[in-house]
Amino acid sequence: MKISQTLFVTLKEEPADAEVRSHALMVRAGFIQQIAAGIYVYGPLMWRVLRKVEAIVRAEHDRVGGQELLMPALQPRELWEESGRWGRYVADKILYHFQDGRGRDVCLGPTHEEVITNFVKGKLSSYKQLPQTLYQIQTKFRDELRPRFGLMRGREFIMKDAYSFDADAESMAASYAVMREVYRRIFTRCGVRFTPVEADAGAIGGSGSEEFMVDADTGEDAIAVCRSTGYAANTEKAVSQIAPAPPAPAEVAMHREPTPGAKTCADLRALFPGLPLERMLKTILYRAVWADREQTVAVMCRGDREINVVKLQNHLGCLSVQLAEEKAVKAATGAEVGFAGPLGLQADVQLLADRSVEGVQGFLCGGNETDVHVLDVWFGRDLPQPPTYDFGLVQAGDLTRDGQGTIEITRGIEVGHIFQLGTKYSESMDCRYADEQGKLQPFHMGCYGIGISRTAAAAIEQGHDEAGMIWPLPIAPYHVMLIQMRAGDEAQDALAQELHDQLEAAGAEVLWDDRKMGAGAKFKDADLVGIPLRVVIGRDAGDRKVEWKPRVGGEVEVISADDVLGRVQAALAAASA
RNA sequence: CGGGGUGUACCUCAGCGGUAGAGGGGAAGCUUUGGGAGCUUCCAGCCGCGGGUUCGAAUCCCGCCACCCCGACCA
Repeated sequence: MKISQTLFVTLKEEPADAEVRSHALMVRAGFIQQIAAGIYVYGPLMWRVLRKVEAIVRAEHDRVGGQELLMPALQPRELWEESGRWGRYVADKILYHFQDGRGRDVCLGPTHEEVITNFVKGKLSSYKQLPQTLYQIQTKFRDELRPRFGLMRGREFIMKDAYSFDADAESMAASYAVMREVYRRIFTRCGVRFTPVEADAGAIGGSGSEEFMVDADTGEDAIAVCRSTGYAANTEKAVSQIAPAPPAPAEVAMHREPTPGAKTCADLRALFPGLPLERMLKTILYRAVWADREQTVAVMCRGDREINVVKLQNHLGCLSVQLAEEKAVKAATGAEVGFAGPLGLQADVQLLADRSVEGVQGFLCGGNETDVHVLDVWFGRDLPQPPTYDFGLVQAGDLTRDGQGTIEITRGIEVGHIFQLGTKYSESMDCRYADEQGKLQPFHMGCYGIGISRTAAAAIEQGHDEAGMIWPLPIAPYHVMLIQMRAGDEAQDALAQELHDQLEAAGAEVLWDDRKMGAGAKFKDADLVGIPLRVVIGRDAGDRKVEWKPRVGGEVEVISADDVLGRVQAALAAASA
């Protein structure tokens, strides 16, 4: 393809609003254009990348018998009431929903469990048809509270979602294992470095769940990993062994002390230098919302630890948990924020504790009175220890749960997420098959998502340098950048045309820079767009000599034009191996 | 949803009471031709929207909207 005949427009200047490199580079290179917050046009080059990712995704799903279909983006409320998710998604403000011309509630699909379940109902009716996996690649809509980082978190984005249907839990686990392998193959083929991690199932629900994270410091997700044991989990889900409670001090009666302005553990450390953080118990107030009620929940936690809201929400089984507002804190404690404690909370507040408080005695906690904390408090003596659960957030340096290794926190971009749903949707939506005895049984389902557009962005986040993008060959918009130094030069025109035709005939995709521009500009554009293989046709064209100049690595080599095809084919073969 | 910031040409921005600007970009011409080349001419703007103050508003005031950032939140 000749650049002179394509919509190829690059920008010299950085877009002011791009925070991450992938976003800035894609805008500069004309790959994307923002239309509104989190909503983008994918330009021709970007679309080629997306189609390549899609092709890999399709090939790997088809390889294990996946069947592609296409479901509607526009969906009726009734379907979402059947699964019981309308309320939660509306409460989370993530659902685009509105009334159509006749006053019917509809939404733009953020995910498709409801539609797929409805679709297979009555079609998959016998155990003889199982297992089956269906998938689609389609635009998803989510009204993210804060879209950001270009394609990383959009409100409209391209996703592959797959759904498996099995007879029982064991078979579901087998289907899940197959998909886990499919995912590994997909991301490996895309040429990105990634880490599979244990994950929280969140709003989707179900039992087992793993995420596929592209390793990148700019990723939004924090991951707990252990090099020695291989443990890897999203910090939302991760469990660890925490340092034991410090020894109890000599037992003295609890006493209230003035602590003016001391609202944080750091403030209190300054006030009581002899008291270790581990003997300060914070009490944090949350507002938990269920479909039919709300409650203030107080959670105690050791001073050196943090609460993991996801674990708390899962324990409570509620729709959402957020930090209580100042007003609610005052109502529950009778004090300003920063002085909450377990003693003397309002009766309607549920008191829970993270397991980090277990064994802590003679501790400090909030006094439920502004500028007052209580010291030398003992569980058992001064108050019963609240029920404890694991609500803790893992921290770097924690031991793994088995004690065999140390946890590090790294970051990643979530590009895939797989779930064992179990019978959650098939039960609620009454989607069943007949087993060998002719008895109706709910399907055991799995669901599997890949952010297609996010994967492309993540590849850039991982592959770029000062000058621009560096695409992995399998998902690059073109394989070869053919840079012709002087358009109009007879020898160069002829050789470029010849190489272009030869390479294309051999199945290589060639972007031919035939523009009448300065050399510098062409090289800058080539660096920016990041097509991995590059051939420069310049002054030696008359002697059938060209330069072999890959986007990264390797020295520039002057080679015979007759060797170009071989080089390109070797690179393509190596990339698909 | 809280806090902060920004809206001026297709892009990046300057101008901050007195005739709408620069650079990039695009068009034309001449020169140039291996890492964003030079000169000349031209193109391009309801200064986010609405109200107010003023002889006069891009500029000051009020309201709204959009976008960005931090937080909250999030498959």
